[in-house]
Amino acid sequence: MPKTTENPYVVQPVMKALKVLELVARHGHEIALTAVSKELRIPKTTTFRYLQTLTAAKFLDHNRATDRYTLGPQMRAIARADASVSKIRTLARPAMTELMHEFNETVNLAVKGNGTIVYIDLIEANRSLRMQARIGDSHPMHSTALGKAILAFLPEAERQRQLDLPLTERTGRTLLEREEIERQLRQVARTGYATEMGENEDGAMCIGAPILDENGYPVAALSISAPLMRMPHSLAAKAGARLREIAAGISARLGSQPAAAG
Amino acid sequence: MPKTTENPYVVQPVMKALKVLELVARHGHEIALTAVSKELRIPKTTTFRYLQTLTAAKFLDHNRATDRYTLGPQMRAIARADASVSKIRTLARPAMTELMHEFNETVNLAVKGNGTIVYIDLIEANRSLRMQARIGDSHPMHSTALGKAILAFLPEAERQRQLDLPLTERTGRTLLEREEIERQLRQVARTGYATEMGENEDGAMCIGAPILDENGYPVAALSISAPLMRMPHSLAAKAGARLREIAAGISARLGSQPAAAG
DNA sequence: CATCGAATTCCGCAACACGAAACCCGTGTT
DNA sequence: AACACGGGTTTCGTGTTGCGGAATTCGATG
Repeated sequence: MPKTTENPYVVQPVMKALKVLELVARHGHEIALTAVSKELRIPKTTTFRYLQTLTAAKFLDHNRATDRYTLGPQMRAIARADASVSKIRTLARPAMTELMHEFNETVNLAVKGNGTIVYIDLIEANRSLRMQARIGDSHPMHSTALGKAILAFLPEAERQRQLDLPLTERTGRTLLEREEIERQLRQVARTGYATEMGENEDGAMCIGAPILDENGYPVAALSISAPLMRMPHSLAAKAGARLREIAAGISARLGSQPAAAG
Repeated sequence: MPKTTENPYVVQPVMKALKVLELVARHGHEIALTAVSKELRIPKTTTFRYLQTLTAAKFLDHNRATDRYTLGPQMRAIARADASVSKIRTLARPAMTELMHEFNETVNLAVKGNGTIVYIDLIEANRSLRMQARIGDSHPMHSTALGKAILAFLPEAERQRQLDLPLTERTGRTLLEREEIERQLRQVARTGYATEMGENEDGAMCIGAPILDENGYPVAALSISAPLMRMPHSLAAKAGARLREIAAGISARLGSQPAAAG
């Protein structure tokens, strides 16, 4: 009876906690428990629990000195990540179209997820036999050119943590040897682009270059994917150089300083 | 056993829903129910409910065509609001210090809340008798110079909605007549600053000017408050002009076009 | 038409969120 | 100093309501 609003699937505690989150966020500055409770007409105890939970999840911050709550780091991180992704997508789109026309192969854009890369955009070549990924798909880092491009530019500690995770074998050619992977990554760091030959999908290959943010952190990568048979070494090298160039251009517009070579 | 982590006050549904929110947000693009469920190891039914709830609260968006979820408008709105507030605070701070020294009275910065103004910063004059508000305090719109400055520049529809609400009487001098208030607001719109004399706090007065965002919307206001006895008309006029000037400068840096006079 | 995977709905159970009230603590008051 | 007050924290018994397994529908795909 209290809220037979419509959707029988809404979970009340969650809904109310989101209202609390919203109120605190929109308040613009520190707000105290009682104020939230009064404003939202939610009993003090319950409000207290929500504030605790939201704080524990870092969505809110609790100023112990004043006993008041503010927007937390998690919210800001999410907001930044979101803004960053849309910015990357916007910046990359024209270059992707251009690349697709230049090589007449599918061009992909992916961001670094947690241990994976996630496709956030792609422009398909207009050919009958073409490489298919779908926006939103996740793929392992170590078996894709996109992932390898990102891995190669990750800070050492994070790269190691990444490679410590179990590496899934996607095809018979997927690299699984730590040594071999690290050798390749050093190579990628030197040349500025990564290649992958049938390691993620049989018969397919991919060439990728990293996109770095203002801190030089590889937030995303750009790639061209094609059937192995259509991409001879010479062409791959040319594509790699182009990708590196274009990705660097996007990085620059994200505020990244051009990395000093060697 | 599952999560006796520490805080006995965290409510599980909320915590888990926040994890869902975070996952979807960080994913960078549309993600489907099953993917979320698998990734977070939360049963499908439960995940479904959280996604529904988050969507109902506009924290997520549900693409009916693909049956996938993305970050929703609410999150973006909160993020924008937060960024805007911190930007305003940062931009205003130096000017506020300057103003405080110039008049040797307390300078206040407030944003428009829902039917109220909320102090987000203030610089106190170093005098024994000084006006006191506290960061985070809310005051009514109609009884403060800050509020009147904002009201005067609100779009007509919103201003009317605002004035339709019951108007609390803070002191014997608080304006309560709709006619009188609207007359004053027109005056404020002309002169570019608002005054309030003992209408909010006995013996205190305040002069405020609006800060407009890139759409010309009054998101905040800047004010000088002082004991009535220390602020004769002539000084008040001078302060008003300065406030208008400085607030306009901040507005400009927020991307606002200077409003065409009359 | 059959099949599969995904999303939605159903339903019975007990976990656990709820909120009143008690408690604690720091502030300001007499 | 004692006191009341307001705000935050803790306790605790109750019954709501969130849970998740299973059944069902939906929508692609072959």
